Amino acid sequence: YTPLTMTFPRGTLSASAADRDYQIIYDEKTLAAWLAKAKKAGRLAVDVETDGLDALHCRLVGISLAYETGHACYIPVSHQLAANPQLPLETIQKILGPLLSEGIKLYGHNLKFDGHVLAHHGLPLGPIHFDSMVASYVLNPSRNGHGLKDLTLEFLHEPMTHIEELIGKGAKQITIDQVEIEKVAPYACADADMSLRLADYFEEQLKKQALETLFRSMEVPLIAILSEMERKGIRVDVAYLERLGQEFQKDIQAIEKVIYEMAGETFNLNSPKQLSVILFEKLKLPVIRKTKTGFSTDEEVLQTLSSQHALPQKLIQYRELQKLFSTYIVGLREGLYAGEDRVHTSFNQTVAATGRLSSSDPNLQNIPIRSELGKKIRRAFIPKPGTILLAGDYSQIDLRVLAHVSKDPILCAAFRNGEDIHSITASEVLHIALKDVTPEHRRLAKSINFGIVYGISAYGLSQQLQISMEEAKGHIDAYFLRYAGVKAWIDHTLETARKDGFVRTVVGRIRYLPEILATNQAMRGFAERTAMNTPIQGTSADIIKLAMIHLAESQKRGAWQGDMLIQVHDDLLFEIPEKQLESSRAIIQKTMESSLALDVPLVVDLKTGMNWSDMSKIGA
DNA sequence: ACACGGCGC
DNA sequence: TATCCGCGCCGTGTA
Repeated sequence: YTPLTMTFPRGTLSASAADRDYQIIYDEKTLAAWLAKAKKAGRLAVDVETDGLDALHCRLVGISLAYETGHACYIPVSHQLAANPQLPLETIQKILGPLLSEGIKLYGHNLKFDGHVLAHHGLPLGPIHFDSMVASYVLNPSRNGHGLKDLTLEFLHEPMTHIEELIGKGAKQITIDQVEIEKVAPYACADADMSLRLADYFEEQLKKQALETLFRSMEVPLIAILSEMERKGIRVDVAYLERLGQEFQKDIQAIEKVIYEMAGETFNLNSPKQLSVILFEKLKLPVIRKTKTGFSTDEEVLQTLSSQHALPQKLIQYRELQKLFSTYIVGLREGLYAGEDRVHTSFNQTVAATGRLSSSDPNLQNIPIRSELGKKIRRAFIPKPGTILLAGDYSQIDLRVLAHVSKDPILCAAFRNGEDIHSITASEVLHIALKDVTPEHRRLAKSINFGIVYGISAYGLSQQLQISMEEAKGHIDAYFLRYAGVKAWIDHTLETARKDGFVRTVVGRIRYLPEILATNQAMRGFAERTAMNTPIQGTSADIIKLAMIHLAESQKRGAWQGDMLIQVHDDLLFEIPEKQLESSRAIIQKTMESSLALDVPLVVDLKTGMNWSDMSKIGA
């Protein structure tokens, strides 16, 4: 197969400094004349310079634009060191605003960021035509990072100035508004210029790899949707979170005291190294497992040790409280801007190699749900007055996708008949009647089903179920005997992965697997599991992304009221005006269930509640 | 920067 | 023979 390499002939598109027509714009007339040329070209790449990386709160320092290779301009907005007066924002809004909001094909790199900043400064972006960061991700979702500088060097062979060269780094770092306009302008112009050049290159590559449709009809429309969700944020009960924090702190201190008494000394409870000394040297407890650097003290180990001493159990309790407090209570509080009661996450579209989204700063995709203490955290997320939270989650989406791609008769029949899939699997694999399946049987079957989705190995299943490798192997063999269609699909998928060097999801999303032919068994095994998992997890990601796009369209048409707030892989959370809940929920459910037609039905369960934890099922 | 441990799907 | 069943983010300690 042909991986994405530097096939770009050196020099063909690369422009020397002399080829660059970069200008700084200080007056209305020059701006209008420059934009007239852009309008004629029919396209415009946009990049903003800001005084920070928090897109929702930073200030706009300057705007760079490009309409053609080598032709770019920089509009300083709020530089502190300006010899000439800078154009007032109102003038820029008047002259550039209409072009950005509707008049031209928009290009850029990570436009979700630029869009936030520009919207915050009265310059909302219209429909996006091309985002070179997202294009890079669609072309190769596995690469680590899709930064403009790296991509430009790799694909256009142009080294670029890094921001550190202008603002420094570490404690001495300044903000870009403190740098001379003459120094910033060429840097900023190059950003817009290179984004445009990358777009031309990536456009061609997208067509060659049959990824154009995925890019155009899924990933590009998603940018504005994610942007809206980030901007909306989700409401948090600040006073409740504060009380909870005090309660947790009190409990943490109490447990600390008990542990120190048990240990006979104080030590840093958060240090696995210091803890090891206490557990394995002072208390002479047995070492259960080693890590690369020492002795393992993870929960499983502590659970094992708890039969011999009371300290490990206390430490498990401590860890849970400490984790919840520092990650979620402190973390969420930091995410709240002064005077605001909504937290705004960042949904990253170009991180997960499978096509999933990720969330950060703060991560709202890993808010606790299982433990009782965790639920207390989740209760802090509430709807704004007059609205109610609505959650729609896809039931068994990964296994339904597996049924679709494998066409396995038993799997397909189970979903078409609305059966409990884990019970069916237990019945099939353990050769028992459905009515005789116990919760224990079902638990085992559930692990096998998860194992299949993750790219099963006897070792992995044996670890998960705490059984021998032989037993695990037996279960897997039994599974494949009954689910022959799944076995055939896995064999076929591995075969094409070896032949092509990549796998694709149902809608054609690609993931390269260079290690699929590795001689190193561990590496090859990893690639093989990825080859099995990615078409499944990736298709599930495609399904919910499509649903989000369809939902945004129907929302715009007025088919339902409220806002989509958060996506958690197979789950969408909405805030719906109470009076419109009845009229909105059915359309949301139907839209989610019909986002992609599979050979088995997609089922979405709806829940509502006045916080994100206490939610009850609604509908039939 | 990395390892560990732990939260989610 | 030993082994990371998939994908993430983040706090903490340690080097």
